[in-house]
Amino acid sequence: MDKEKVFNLTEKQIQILKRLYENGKNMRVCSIYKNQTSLAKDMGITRQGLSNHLRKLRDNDYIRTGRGFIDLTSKALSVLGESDIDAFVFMKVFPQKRVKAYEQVKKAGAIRLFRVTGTVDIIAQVTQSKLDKFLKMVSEIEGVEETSAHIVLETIA
Amino acid sequence: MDKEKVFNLTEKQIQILKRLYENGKNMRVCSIYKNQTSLAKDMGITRQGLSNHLRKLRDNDYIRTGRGFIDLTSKALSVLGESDIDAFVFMKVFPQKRVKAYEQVKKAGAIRLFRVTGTVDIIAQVTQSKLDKFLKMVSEIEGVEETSAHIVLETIA
DNA sequence: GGTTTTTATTTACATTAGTAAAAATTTTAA
DNA sequence: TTAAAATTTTTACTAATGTAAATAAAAACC
Repeated sequence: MDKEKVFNLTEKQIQILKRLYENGKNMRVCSIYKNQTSLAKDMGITRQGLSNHLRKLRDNDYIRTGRGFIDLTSKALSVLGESDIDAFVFMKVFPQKRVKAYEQVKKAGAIRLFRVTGTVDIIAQVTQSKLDKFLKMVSEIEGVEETSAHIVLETIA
Repeated sequence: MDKEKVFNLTEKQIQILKRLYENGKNMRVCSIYKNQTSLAKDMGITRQGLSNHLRKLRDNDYIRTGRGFIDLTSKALSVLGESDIDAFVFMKVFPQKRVKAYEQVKKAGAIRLFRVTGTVDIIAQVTQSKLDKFLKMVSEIEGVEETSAHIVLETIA
């Protein structure tokens, strides 16, 4: 029996999520979970010094800064030569190992992961730059029977 | 001649972007650009009161909070029933009829359409409510050799 | 109806990030 | 090689978000 504590959203919390969703705008980011203090320490400059650099990057839409994380925008990724174009990976998973396998696939770095009906079990949407790593990680997961990658050539619509 | 001021990244800034990218993780979010003070005012509670709610949502991965913005994660979107994708349709297309066929597939009502490499030629993202109609329309297009539909059972991530 | 439990709110304070101005450093160019 | 310009760094300070504990309100239980 699964004894894990389940977190249930209260009415108020759902209300807040809905309110947020109203004004939301979808976007894609590359997130780094590290605070500025430790990042600055790593770089051997003061926190404020780092913050000065980050401001310029932020003002020009290369990054977004949060409390405990920094996001690279797609503008930053293209400067770095890291396209944010997708690939799709289809996976078949042995039924017996399904639940465990899903847990591990989750950690392989897909942007989105769908469990689906039909001739494949999982469809993963992956950035091209991380496709290699993703495939490698997934291939080592017990229960993943087969993968096939499909690189996006063109976004028709 | 274009007189617009161009922002050029300095070496240091590129170095910072690279360092960040090393540890980055791609993800999709729905961002709301509003600070907590004004959001709380809109809701008629104190800023800290709102912050208490946000903490719970954040601790359970429904949101991320930044300075001046809040992100909904895909977990939040699925709770809201706002996962925009309900099914995937894979299509094979006769090479000779490709261009014409794509034109027509475009009109069949997919949310997104990708031309890809691999064992299929097109991947379409479709809402479940439009799946029937989509399949019917696509099946009548000359050049579409084969379709297979995969309904989303679960959005894993 | 009264008691217990959960959820929501507030107050007071802590932490993290952001800014401005000046000093130090590096780069550019004559 | 030196003066000017641009960049980086620091210091001191401001602003926004986060947390804990106490209180209030609402819901669930009996």
